[in-house]
Amino acid sequence: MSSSTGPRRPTMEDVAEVAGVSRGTVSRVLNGGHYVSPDALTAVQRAIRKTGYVVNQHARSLVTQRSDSIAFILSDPQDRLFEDPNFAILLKGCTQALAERDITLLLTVAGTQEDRKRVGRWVTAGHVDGVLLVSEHAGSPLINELRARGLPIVAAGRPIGHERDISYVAADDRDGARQLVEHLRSRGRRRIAIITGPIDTPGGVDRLAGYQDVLGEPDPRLVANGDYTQDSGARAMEELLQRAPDLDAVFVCSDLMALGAVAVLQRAGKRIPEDVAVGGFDDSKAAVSATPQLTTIRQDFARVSVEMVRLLQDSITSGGRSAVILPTELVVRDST
Amino acid sequence: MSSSTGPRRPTMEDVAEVAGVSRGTVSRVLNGGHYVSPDALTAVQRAIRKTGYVVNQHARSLVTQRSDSIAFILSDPQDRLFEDPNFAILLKGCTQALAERDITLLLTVAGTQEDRKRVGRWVTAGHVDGVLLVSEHAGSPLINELRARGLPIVAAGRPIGHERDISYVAADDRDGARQLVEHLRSRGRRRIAIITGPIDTPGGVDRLAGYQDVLGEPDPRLVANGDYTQDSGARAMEELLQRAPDLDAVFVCSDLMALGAVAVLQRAGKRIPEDVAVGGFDDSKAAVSATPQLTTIRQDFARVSVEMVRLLQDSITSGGRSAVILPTELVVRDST
DNA sequence: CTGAAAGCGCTTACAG
DNA sequence: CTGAAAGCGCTTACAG
Repeated sequence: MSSSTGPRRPTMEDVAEVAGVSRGTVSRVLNGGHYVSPDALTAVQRAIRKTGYVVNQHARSLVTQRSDSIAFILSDPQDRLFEDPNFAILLKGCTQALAERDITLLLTVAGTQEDRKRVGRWVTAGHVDGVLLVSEHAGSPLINELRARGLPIVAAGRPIGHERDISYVAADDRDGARQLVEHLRSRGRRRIAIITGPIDTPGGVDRLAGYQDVLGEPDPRLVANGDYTQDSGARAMEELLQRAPDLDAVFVCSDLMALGAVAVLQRAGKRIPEDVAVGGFDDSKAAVSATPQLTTIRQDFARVSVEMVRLLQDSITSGGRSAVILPTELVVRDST
Repeated sequence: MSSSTGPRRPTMEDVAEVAGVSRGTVSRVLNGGHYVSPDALTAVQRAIRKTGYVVNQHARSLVTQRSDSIAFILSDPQDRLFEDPNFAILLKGCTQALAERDITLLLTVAGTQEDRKRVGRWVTAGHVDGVLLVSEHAGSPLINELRARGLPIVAAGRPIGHERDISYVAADDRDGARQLVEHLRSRGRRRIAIITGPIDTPGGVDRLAGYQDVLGEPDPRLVANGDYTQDSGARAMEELLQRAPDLDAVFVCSDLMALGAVAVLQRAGKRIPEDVAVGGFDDSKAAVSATPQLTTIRQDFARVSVEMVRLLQDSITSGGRSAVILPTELVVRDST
């Protein structure tokens, strides 16, 4: 579009003229070829090739009220996207699942409040038929704005405060946490600390809840917060060691944070798992590349993306809302 | 858009009626408020708020022939995006530079041939005003298709075979390579190997050319190819050690590959830099996190993104074409 | 099976 | 400063 170079781009009118038919017939060929005679079909196809015609999506969308595009909105400081391998898997899965339906996935990063505003405007202006929301924090205004427009939305992870309003696909964080902590107990650990995710995310809240399901109200000295980055895991571990030097296990709510925690423990001269057992969450590459390899909880992100796309399609075509909770699985390795 | 829920979304007609003015006046308010009386202005603004009006982008674009969106097309197997920190910096810089102009940046990943086709259709259907092309390999059909449509394009890195056709911003790869290899020589190294990038990318070709500028036609045993991943760097290093066990330096054409090479050298009992000096390229985080820290070539990716956005704007508004080559800089650390 | 026509929701000269 | 009107390029009943 635009650009000052080149001649005017061909329209359906041009194709119709070349093919010797009406605009309506060209349109029918473009939209499945129903109710078109074989002669007209080939004439139009030839004319399309000859003129180099490509549909004008704006004109089409104006009448169909659809755009055949989906937004993947990442509400997070952009760096996270690149540090966290889960996002990559999610994005890839969604792209593929949508590509099969010939729908383009557009990734938009909305890290700052201002970004979210701009993206909100952009989305509600009709650019996309639906939105996949990733890493939206509690209280973000984006969800409300999108909902007010009646835009179909599917969230990755439980959308805190909107569980009833919008569809979502989540791993069973709480049960995963339970499994891991029970495993630590079965190994004879008694002073089990936790490094949580951000408390305004479902992974932060629900994994802590799972920990409490098993251990009851925790000793506050055994709880530290991280933000899923490796650095934050290291800082939290330092805190814990200072406050509770007698801890004999730590459940770290993401593998990446666990990497940071492991480094700090080793620097402090703690043997893993002899002195301190370490459990992670995600079963990402980090879990396997770590030394020792991490016991962790597997989430099936490939499946999450497939389900997200399915729910979004449902929501677009029928307005349905639903939640899918996928099971999580304990993977025992050398760190516990 | 779409979705079966909710009432019909308000149009300009609705706003005009509520405000007691004509559609034309509403439009003028929306487009800068010129030639509008103060009374009309406030009436319209109030009516917009009351109705919750948001412009229909398709209708607007249909008449303006602009979309106010830009595509960032990553023509690469998707994983690269996440493994290579340069992409992250580039993406972030472009997003910011465009946000300042209130333009949304859409990231599209086109890893497979089929993806590229779909994206080609999508782009040429008018969804965006211009394209930032990243990591396009030589011979890819995407460039030709976009050019045929007269779409403004700016490439990151020299677009092999299209240097005259499309704008691009590149670091001075060749000179950077020259600097690094000269530095290795100045350290007394005589058997200097190279691990190149893919030979269908400018970084692959031009850095090798810089190496040859300094050393002349190389001993083929001293040349191995990688694909910018860490693994490929390791594999290439193994090859080199086998073919030329007497090498005393290696210029690795990306820091990430250098990480792989360093690991292999250390496993082989080589001391760095005493036995083998290692030079990287990019000055990424990897260079600093490595042990020993890498001597490398700094590319200013932040500046690359700013320049890319500037050139694209030029191209959109005036159809101009140009190339910007940014200087590279030797950063000496402990590995040489 | 096909064409003529209405209409999607905007912007922008053109008169006034 | 403002309104009426043309037109952007499509799709889709509606007749035939």
